Formats: sequence, structure tokens, C-alpha cells
Amino acid sequence: MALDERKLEVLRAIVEDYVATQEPVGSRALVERHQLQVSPATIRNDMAILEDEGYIRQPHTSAGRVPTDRGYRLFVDKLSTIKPLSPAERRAIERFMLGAVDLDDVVHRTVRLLAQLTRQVAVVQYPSLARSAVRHLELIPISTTRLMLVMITDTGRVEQRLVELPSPVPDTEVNQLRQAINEKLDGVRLADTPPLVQALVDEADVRRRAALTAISSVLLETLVERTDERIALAGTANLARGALLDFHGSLRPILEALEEEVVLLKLIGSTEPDPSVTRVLIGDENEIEHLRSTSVVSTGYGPGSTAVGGMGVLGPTRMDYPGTIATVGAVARYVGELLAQN
Amino acid sequence: MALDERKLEVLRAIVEDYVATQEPVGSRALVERHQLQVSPATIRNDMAILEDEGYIRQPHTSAGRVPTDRGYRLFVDKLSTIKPLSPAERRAIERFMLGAVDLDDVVHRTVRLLAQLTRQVAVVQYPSLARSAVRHLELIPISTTRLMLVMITDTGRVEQRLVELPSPVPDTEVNQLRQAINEKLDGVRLADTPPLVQALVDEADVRRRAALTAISSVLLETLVERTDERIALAGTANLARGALLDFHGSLRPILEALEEEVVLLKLIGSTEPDPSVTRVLIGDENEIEHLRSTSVVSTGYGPGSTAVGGMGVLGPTRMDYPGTIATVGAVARYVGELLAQN
DNA sequence: ACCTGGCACTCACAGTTGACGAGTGCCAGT
DNA sequence: ACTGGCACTCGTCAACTGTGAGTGCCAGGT
Repeated sequence: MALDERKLEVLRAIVEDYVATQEPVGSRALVERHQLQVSPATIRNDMAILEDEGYIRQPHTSAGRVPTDRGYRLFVDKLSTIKPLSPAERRAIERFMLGAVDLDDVVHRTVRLLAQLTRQVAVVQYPSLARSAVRHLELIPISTTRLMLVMITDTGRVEQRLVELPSPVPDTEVNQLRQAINEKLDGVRLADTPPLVQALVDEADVRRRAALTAISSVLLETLVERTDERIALAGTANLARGALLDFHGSLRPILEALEEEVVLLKLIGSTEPDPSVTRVLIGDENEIEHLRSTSVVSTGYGPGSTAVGGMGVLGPTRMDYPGTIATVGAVARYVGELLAQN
Repeated sequence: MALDERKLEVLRAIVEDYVATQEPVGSRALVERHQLQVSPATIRNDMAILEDEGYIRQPHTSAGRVPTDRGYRLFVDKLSTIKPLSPAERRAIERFMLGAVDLDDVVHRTVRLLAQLTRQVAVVQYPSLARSAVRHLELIPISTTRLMLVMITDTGRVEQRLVELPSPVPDTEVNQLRQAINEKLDGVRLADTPPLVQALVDEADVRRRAALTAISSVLLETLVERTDERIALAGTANLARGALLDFHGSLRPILEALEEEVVLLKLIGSTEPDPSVTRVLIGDENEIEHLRSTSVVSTGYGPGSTAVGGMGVLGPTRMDYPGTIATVGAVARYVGELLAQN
């Protein structure tokens, strides 16, 4: 069932007006605000068809029309052109990100920037450990039977764990362990480390074996197996803006969902390896029940052409899709470049 | 103006009932639910006096009475006894905190635990760098002109910064630098490091001076001067629970205030060095304008008898003060013990 | 085949009214 | 010093009404 040119134009007009005004839009208002060269009655007929097809609906008789999730989907896929960022926005991105001192700082600034630019809730996943490679492993003696294991990845993440040694190990021995471990693991992607770590333990002479076993179990258990994904969140206050209309008043379930890191990861964690793709999930399409009244725009980011993490924003289905998509994409690209510089 | 015994009892009853039911409480309900051996009319007289003194007020004529901020203050200071935690709660604390792998994990678990137990918004400050001491400084060569500076503190915080060297430095030299720095700074409280760092630079022979200058400036600028306080937040969904009644509907300003780390630090950042003191800020007493309709219960925590950071919860002025105070105190003590073990 | 003006119809919304009841303050009596 | 009684206030709720926006449909025009 193909919709003719004008009906599509009507749908676009409805989406744009509704997003802007937040009020159901009627046939008269439509012909007035857009240059549709026909009468309201004609538009009404088109609207009736659009409603039959499920693209728009009436909140109640004698109200204007509102886009359905399906309508937004068609709009996003076929009717919208991506808005280029304004120079002011470009400058905002650079100014905001300048002077970040470490990865934590980068992630925090990014998430706040996104929230501010889109005026929505922003989510940024830290570079995934699973997709990072080891840059360096450091062993720092804390006492004779305790080591601090510090792992630095190529994406700038630094993780540290305390290792309890079964028996005292002298400093010189620690140095040798460090060297051995680094020789084996340097540059290896975390997901590929398990067999190498195992080999390290197996090949070690008896003297070192106990210590290496302790270290390797900490390494494998808390850094490799437990996919320790971290998340930063900002802009929840933006949810409260149109809460009454957008979420019929109850922010609670949404705020609750946002506190579950697992949920957030599902939303923006990129299964998509290509960071140049931006995904849009509209209302219903969302798997998480409590977020059925929201839309999510997300993408991956990374120093090269493969994503190491995801980021995105979440807002009411009634959102400015073209603008949001452009902003999320631009910020992700910028962060990717920033990461590439280290 | 001293209030006699019964009037205080009436105030306590009003606070308790109002906190429980969230509805203005009238004289009849009061005599029915509490064993005040007098008639409603008598209570009404007492109430009139309590109202004159500013401890309670009427939302409108012909409604019951509601405590004022001043009334809550009197209640907290004089009328409430601290509820001991239930065994279930004690067990919850232990179960929840067990198996934390690093400081990040401890802080995250703590803040979620607090939010869950009190059913309010919880805030936890990371151990303040300013109050921590250096346990170890590590220099990790990334390339010949780049070092990763990793600082580990006695409170378990690990911070890392990239240092750009003006000229290449060989690995052996890096080892000597590391040793020199650690000898000088090990165990020193961060606040006391600047003169020592300066001395290090001054005493260094010319060969090392350039590298040391680079390192010291990163150290001083981003770790010592910039009081890099970090904060974890959880339980914002709890705000939405009674939002309509407690905050006349607008969560927005509160959520906004909670996104400002500076604001949160003011709230719970302990100026109080003694972690056994629990502070309560009620409504008006709060400095931050947008949080005038909330109360904050906070305390310091630390491995010993001085606080290294603060934690607390924020909720509507109508909150269960005795329970909240007890919970915050218990969690803070538990975390303190946990930190002492490292 | 498509568009248009006209018209009857629907229905949310806002404002009004009145009954109800919770709660008070006051006073006279014990 | 407390109590019962009583008049009074005022918010809440439900029922009712008028208004206007917006629709669907139809008959007529191009």
C-alpha cells in the first residue's frame, strides 16, 4: 500500500508540528502552517487514510491527530533529512571536551555534553574491556603478601585489583613477574587473554607458580569474565520537563529503569561494530517494558572503525529525531577522534 | 517558652502520624491513635499553642495540622530516639557489601545500598584526595616521550594521568625517577605534597630536571590543586514516589540540583572531621534554594576516627528521621571498617 | 477521479453549583 | 484545667452545562 506524495507530506507536517507544539494537530492548523495547496477537508481525507494505515491516531474524537510509533518510524526512515549541526553546536562540543584529563573525565564530559545539547537523558558506556587490548600490566607491592594489580588498556581505562599472595614474594621477584606478564600480554585484546594467562601459569617454574596463580585468577575472574561494563548517565532532569504529557505523569518506572546498568547497556551497548551507524529505537520497539513510552537514539564510538563502546540519548517518543541523530553522531565522532589521539 | 510534657507528646504524635500517612492530622484522629488521656478539644488547644510557636501549621482552615521545618527540628533534636537497625537490615548491609572488588565497587554498592534501605536518594563521596595519603606512585612508559602516572592512595583511590615529556627518557631513567619520587612522597598526605614535590625538582640534577618538572606539574595541577572530588548517586527514582505531595509536582529543580556535583558536595561533603556525628538538615536550613523542600541526613566515614569522605541521603522533609539516621550511621560505620581492612 | 464547502455530530475542557464533611475556635459548664 | 457542644470555614467531590475544536460525510463542482 503506497502512500502518495501528499499523504507523506501530511505525515511529515503532523510529526513536525506535534514535536514542536506537543499538541494534537488538526486539519485546519495544518494547511495554515504548511503550504499544502488544498483545503482542510482534503487533508481530513488523507488523515483518515493515514489513520487506517496506523501512522497517526486520535487521542479522542474531536481532537487533532498524533503520530503513532509507526508514524515516527516512517518519518525517521523516509521523511527526515539529517540536520547539519550549527556552528555554535560544533564549537560547544570542542569547548566542552577540551582539557579532559583522563578517561573518566572524557566520559563525564561527554555525557553531560550530550544531555545539554539534546536536552534529553544521555548515556555513555565506558570503552568495553572486552574490546580493549592490554597496554600494560603493573604489579605494585603493597606488603610482602599483597600486590596491587593495575591494568591499563589501549582505550585509556585503568583498572586495579588487590591480589592476596599465598606466601611472601620479594620485590625482585615481583619485577620479574611483571616483565614476564607484560611480554606475554602486551597488546593482546582482553577477550584473547585466557589461554595466554593459562600458558603463563603452566610454563612458570615452581617458585613463581603460586604467585602467578593468584594473579591470574584475579585477572581472569574480575577483569575478563565479569564483563565489567561501566556507564555514565546525565540529564535526568530533562525527563521532568514534559513529564505530564509525555509519560502520563509517572517518571518512576523510567527513573528505575535508568538505574539498572544492565538495562542501559542493552539500550546503548553497541552490538553493532560499526560506529558510523546510528540506531533509533522508537517506543514499542524497545525491549524494556517500562521504557515503551520513550525513544532511544544511539551509536557506537571508537578510535578507529570499530566501536569500543556505545553512547546515546533517551527521551519521549515525541522528540526531534533529525536533530538528535545529528548531535549523537557528531559527539560520537568527536570522542572517537579524541580516543585515537592517545 | 517551655512547652509542657503533653504538648511535646502531641507534636511527636503529629510528626509520626504525618510521616506515616502523609495527610494532615486532626485532633480526633490524634486522640484515637495515641493514648493521650484527654479529649480532642484539649488537644486542639495544645495545637493552637504549637501553631503559635511555629512548630506546626494548617495547610488551610479546616484541615488537620502538619509539622513545620521547625517542628521537625524539635522532633529530631529532642523527641526522637534512634531506632536500632533490624537484624534483617544488618544482614542486608553485609550481604550487599560482600565481594566488592575495588574502591569503585565499594562506593557503588554503598550508594545503592543506602538508597534501597532508606528508600531515598543516596549520595556517597569518594574518599577525598585531599585527605588521603600517597601509598605509591607509579610511572609507566607508554612511549619514549609519554608516561602514565598512576597514583594509589591509602584509601584505595587510584588516579592516572598522562604525562608528556619534553624529551625522550630511557626506561632505566624512569625507574630511578619512580624510586626518587616514592622515597620522597610515600605516606605523605596529598595536601602536604607541594613543598616536597618542589624540593624534588630543585634537588634533581640537570639531566632529570625537565622530566621531573613535567611530572610534578601534572601531579600538582590535576591531583592536588584541582580538588577532584567524585560523587556517586543512586535512588533518584525514589523521589518520584510522593512527588505530587512532597514537592508540589516539580521534580525538575531537584533533579537539576542533584546533577551538580558541587551542590552535592556541599550537602554531604563532611566539613565535620568526626565520622560518628550525623548531621540533619531540614528544609529551610538547606543552603541550596532548590532543595528547600528536602531534608538531608549525612555523615562522614573513614577507616579510623577521621572522615575521608561523606555520605548521606536526601528526601522529602516528611521522612522517617530516626530510621534514616540509624541507617546512614550504620552504613557509614560499616564502610569505615571495610576501608580499614585495606 | 479528485477536490471542496457545508453541516451535523462528538467530546474534552473549563467553569459553576451545591451537598458533604472534616476540622477548627470559642464558650459555658464542671 | 479539662470537656461537650455548637457555629463556622473551607476544601473536595460529583453533577451539570456551555463552548469550541475537530471530525466524518455528503452533495456538488472541476
